[in-house]
Amino acid sequence: MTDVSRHGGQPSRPAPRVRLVDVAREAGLSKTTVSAALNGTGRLSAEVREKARETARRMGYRPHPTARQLRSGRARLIGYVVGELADAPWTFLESPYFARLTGATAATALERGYAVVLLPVGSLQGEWAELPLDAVVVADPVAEDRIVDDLLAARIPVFSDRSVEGRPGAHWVDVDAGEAVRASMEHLREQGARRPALVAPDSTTRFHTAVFAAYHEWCAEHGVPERVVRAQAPGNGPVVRAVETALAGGPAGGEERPDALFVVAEASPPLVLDAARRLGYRVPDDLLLVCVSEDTTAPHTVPPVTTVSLRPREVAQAGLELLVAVLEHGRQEPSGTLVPTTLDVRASSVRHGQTAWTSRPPT
Amino acid sequence: MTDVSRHGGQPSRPAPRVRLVDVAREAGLSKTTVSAALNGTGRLSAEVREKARETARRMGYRPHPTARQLRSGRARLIGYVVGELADAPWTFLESPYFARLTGATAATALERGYAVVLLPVGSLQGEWAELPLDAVVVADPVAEDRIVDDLLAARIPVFSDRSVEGRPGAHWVDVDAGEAVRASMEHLREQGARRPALVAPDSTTRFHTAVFAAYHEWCAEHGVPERVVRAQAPGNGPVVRAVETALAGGPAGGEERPDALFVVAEASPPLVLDAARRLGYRVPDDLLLVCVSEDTTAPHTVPPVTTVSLRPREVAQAGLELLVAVLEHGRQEPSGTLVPTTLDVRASSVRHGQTAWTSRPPT
DNA sequence: GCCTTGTGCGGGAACGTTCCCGCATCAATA
DNA sequence: TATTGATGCGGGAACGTTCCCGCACAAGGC
Repeated sequence: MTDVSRHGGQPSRPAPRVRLVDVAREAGLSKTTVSAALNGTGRLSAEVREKARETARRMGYRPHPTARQLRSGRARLIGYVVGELADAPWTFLESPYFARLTGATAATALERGYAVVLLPVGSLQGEWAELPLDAVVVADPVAEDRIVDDLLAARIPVFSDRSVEGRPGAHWVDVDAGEAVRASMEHLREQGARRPALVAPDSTTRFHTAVFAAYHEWCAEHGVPERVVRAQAPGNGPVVRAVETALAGGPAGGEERPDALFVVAEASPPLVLDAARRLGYRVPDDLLLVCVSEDTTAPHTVPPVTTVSLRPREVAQAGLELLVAVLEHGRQEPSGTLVPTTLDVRASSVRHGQTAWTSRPPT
Repeated sequence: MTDVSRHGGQPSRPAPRVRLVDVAREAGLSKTTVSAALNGTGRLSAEVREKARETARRMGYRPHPTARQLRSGRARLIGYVVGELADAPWTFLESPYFARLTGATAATALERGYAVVLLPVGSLQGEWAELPLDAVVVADPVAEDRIVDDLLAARIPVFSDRSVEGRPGAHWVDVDAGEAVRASMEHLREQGARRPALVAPDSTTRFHTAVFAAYHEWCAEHGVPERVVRAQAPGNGPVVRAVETALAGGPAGGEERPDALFVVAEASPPLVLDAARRLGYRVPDDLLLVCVSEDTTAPHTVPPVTTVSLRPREVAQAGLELLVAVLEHGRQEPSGTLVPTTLDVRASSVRHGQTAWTSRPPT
């Protein structure tokens, strides 16, 4: 048997979509009336409204989203790009921070009636030109990327970090990087650290430049020599190597080894802990450890690792609040919000005899 | 000064979008001609075509995506839902497997000209009803969820795992769970394991039911008693507790302890290793360990952990190939593909004296 | 009984694009 | 010089919805 021979010889055509006019004709009403009935607008008698609704329900009517969009002018669709890790696109989802940021952005957006579409970095106009985007969220753009410029040129509102401050059409939400560094360094100093080292990625993100600046400033203020090692690439391998470099001591191995480590580059906490052990450190006795990380393993290691949370959920929520305000109420100012970070102190950064505390109450 | 007093007293209205007719009028042509010129269609003289293009470029014309969609009938937009972890929505992104699957889906889709929009589980029709979705990818649906039914009822093509096999409008790509289990168990047996235990999540996903079934069958075939511990919830905490339960021995503590562990529930490899150590096991001497995991920490632990990769990238690619075939060429069969898994053997599952190998050549 | 006000519903334009035609123009052929 | 055919371009409908209006009718005030 051939495939045209079933169902009366027709190859089962798609069965046309049921439109508003179809419902109207069936109910003996006009499309205007049915539209008003379904949308709850207009001046209609209760009977007609119910009649229209019942008919629509019975016929399985579903409004055509695209036609709606064309009328209303807005698609309730927002793009989402993360600018960091541009050379290895999409790996950002493997970072716990961006995974949370992405999930929280999508969730918050949906609550507000917007859908989130995932886009690649690299400012490939071709990708998003076809999409009816009401706005684009650009998470942590790198200095070299032209994506923000391209979007603004296309008159698409941009929501990003503080690096876009002051540009018309661009709005920002950012994490308080300076405060995060100062709080962490202060905590380490209080716990007795005298030679704190910093491991951070070699990145042009505003967050990371702010981290370097704040660390530099803090060291200068406290007369502490800077010990900075930049991870040459993202991922556990390169970051662990950077940690090993930082913990090995000075370039010639002659300097005193650090007694505290502040890891801003994302790495798995247990792996950082292992690296310290391999180099002969006991944590926290010989080395106080603080990681900027959203990794869920941090509380489960031995000892548990103190972390700084960048609050991706709150960043996403603040960003979307701003987005909704701008898009729906035409607000232009204030264009920025600063989200505070959280220091979750655990055993890895607490000298013996001290007791761990956290900046938010345990739930 | 008030904010109405700048730029000539006008509050700087949005500046209307430049449309096709605007370009046509400016160029002294018709919209039909300009449209044909820009799309490379129709019969036009070289001069007119260039004139239209130049004018469009000069005026910064950008076609209205929604209007295009309305004409063409398709939005080139596909929804993406992951059904597992439905009670804690969006946490799926924190799982390395789903993070990779999501990224690969988005990337492959974009290459094929489709954009991916992130959707929540729970089959809340309200969320996606407003969206012009050409299709929806439902990753690992749980048995209880009605999302697949709802989508099919709305005549939206569904791409999911094998659990949707045979349903009209639904297509599937799946991972070869049975083969993954058999290969892992066989590997453990070859390395001397006699009392292999299984830790897997308490989930109704097709993948996990297939894992339980294959393990059950393998044990029966080889006359090995089953040792199964189900993790009561996702996340490192519950899974590590399940690992501890499995390694502690029988319910009364009277049985012999396992000599091999097959962890299918997603957990951080270093944490699993730590748990084994805490219970007095040396890996691989006392315990052979294999984890089903895409976690990037696995090669960096001491010893490195043998993993089974479920090949999220390949699953995503196969799925999108199928999607494009169905959507663009109207193909209906074959509706399914099975993607093989990979066993990356590392030191954690190799007895001393043996040398590690991997099922794909090192790159 | 006339003018006003309010109610209930429908006609038709508009959103911006694509695409089917049809109308010119012009060269080639009878 | 008429007929054909190809070429170059434009008019207008269509996609499916929302929303501005206008019309018919009823009720109320003078």
